[in-house]
Amino acid sequence: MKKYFYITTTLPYVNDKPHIGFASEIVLADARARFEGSLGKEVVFNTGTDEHGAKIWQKAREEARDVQEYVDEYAAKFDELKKMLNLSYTNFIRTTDEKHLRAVREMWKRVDQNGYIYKKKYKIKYCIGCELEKTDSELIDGCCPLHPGKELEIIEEENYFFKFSAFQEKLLELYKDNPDFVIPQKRLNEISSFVERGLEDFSVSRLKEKMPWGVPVPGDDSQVMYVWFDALTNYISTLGWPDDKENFEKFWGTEENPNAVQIAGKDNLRQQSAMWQAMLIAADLPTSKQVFINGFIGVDGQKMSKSLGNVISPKEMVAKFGVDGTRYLLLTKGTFGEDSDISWEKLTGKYNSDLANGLGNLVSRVIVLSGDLDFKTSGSDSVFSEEDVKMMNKMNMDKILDNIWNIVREDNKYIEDRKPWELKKENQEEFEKVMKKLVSDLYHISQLLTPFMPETSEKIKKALETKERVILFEKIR
RNA sequence: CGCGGGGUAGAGCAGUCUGGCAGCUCGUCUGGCUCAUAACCAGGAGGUCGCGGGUUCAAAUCCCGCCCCCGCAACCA
Repeated sequence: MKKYFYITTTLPYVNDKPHIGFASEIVLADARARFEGSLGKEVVFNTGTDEHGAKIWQKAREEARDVQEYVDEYAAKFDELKKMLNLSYTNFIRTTDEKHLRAVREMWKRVDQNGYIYKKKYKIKYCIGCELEKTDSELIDGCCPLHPGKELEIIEEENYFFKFSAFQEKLLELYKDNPDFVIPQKRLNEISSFVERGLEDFSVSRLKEKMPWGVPVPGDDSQVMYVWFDALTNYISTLGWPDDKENFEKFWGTEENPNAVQIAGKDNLRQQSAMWQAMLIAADLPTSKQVFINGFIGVDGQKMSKSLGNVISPKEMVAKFGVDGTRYLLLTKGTFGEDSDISWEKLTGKYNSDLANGLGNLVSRVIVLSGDLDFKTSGSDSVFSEEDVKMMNKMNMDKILDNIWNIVREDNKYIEDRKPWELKKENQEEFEKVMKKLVSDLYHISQLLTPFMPETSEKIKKALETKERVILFEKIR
């Protein structure tokens, strides 16, 4: 029976250039998608862009540009990542796509019909200095940190709310019945105790006159949907829901067999593993199967931020380390789910020792040594072990890669022990035996690398065929 | 306050569930090798496993107490 695999990243908000954290998220998703594909599954790998909201609208206005044109430009920038990082995503959904808008309206209607949407007046704190709404968490001593002297204005507004509070029990049940629902475990604990403490309904619309750049609320022209209803629904609108039921069930799954795997940064824990799941339940749809929560990337022990000037962008990384170098570094930056700390120095060190001196040098010496010997290399179908599959199911790709590098180390040692350059002169038969093992190891490595470093994998295979010397990774000085 | 996660060599981490020589990668020092990208291999130095107590023939691991760091209501990858 054909198996189907679905994975989706979060949708980045298009008000800035692609961020290294998102690059990490999408490369992990890509490796996972390619891995599952190699197991013979049909894969939908979804990503895209979140394009509605006040910030974008304001920015476009400031630059006196048409909003759609403005978001088109940014969406293209994110789509460029595909080439830049050699991504294999099958779907790129934009929240301004017609099929998405249709799905969002349907989602709203269903949740509304089930009685989980209601209208409520509430008070917003508004800072006159910033001309922006402020949430309590943004305030210091009850004041806007940027305008500490000014009183906040309290504005009353009527908006639609989602009855999040009605889903406490069901969410807790979901977490309890599926101990792997959120990976890593500690994030499941965190979200569980968050839900246990009680949930507050959240607002899902804004007044259109204040924020026109969004999806109109069905049946109420004065209101526009707020980010959650709109953006989160992309995970299913991308599959053609609600029109294409077959495709939806194949990939998103059913209530008995949920099939959707999501990956997100830790800042998105609540949105993905609680709010979105509650929305799905509210619309009588199956929940996700699993949500992977990635840690943050810091630079030299500090938060990456523009004001500190320590931002490392995916583009810069690719310029320095190449596509596969960047993929490797992002995939091995640390244990999945933990925060990690990078710096140009550390990245360069790892690149040089693992890629240039490690794998690259090994390929180079084996190719040269094997000279005109001709071995047939052929691969078995299942290159990955049970253990690998287990680790992949927890997104512990750094461990799988570490195991591959153990082969690299062993082979370097093996060459040292057997001294094939001497055998070549003294014992042709033994020489061929030694080289055969090395060549077949390299071929095996190239197969193992396919999901993680597709280009390198190909280059190794080609070098084994043509016997042409390759510098896979130029050493960086 | 409380809940959750963490503290192991200069750096980054594994090991803790199930007690049994404290391990891996990077860096560093010494030696070897010359096929290779000044790459590779071997050996060494470097640890009161956060602190204090307890159980045990034996504790990084189990028990008790304490200290420190991180996260915990919504733009956030």
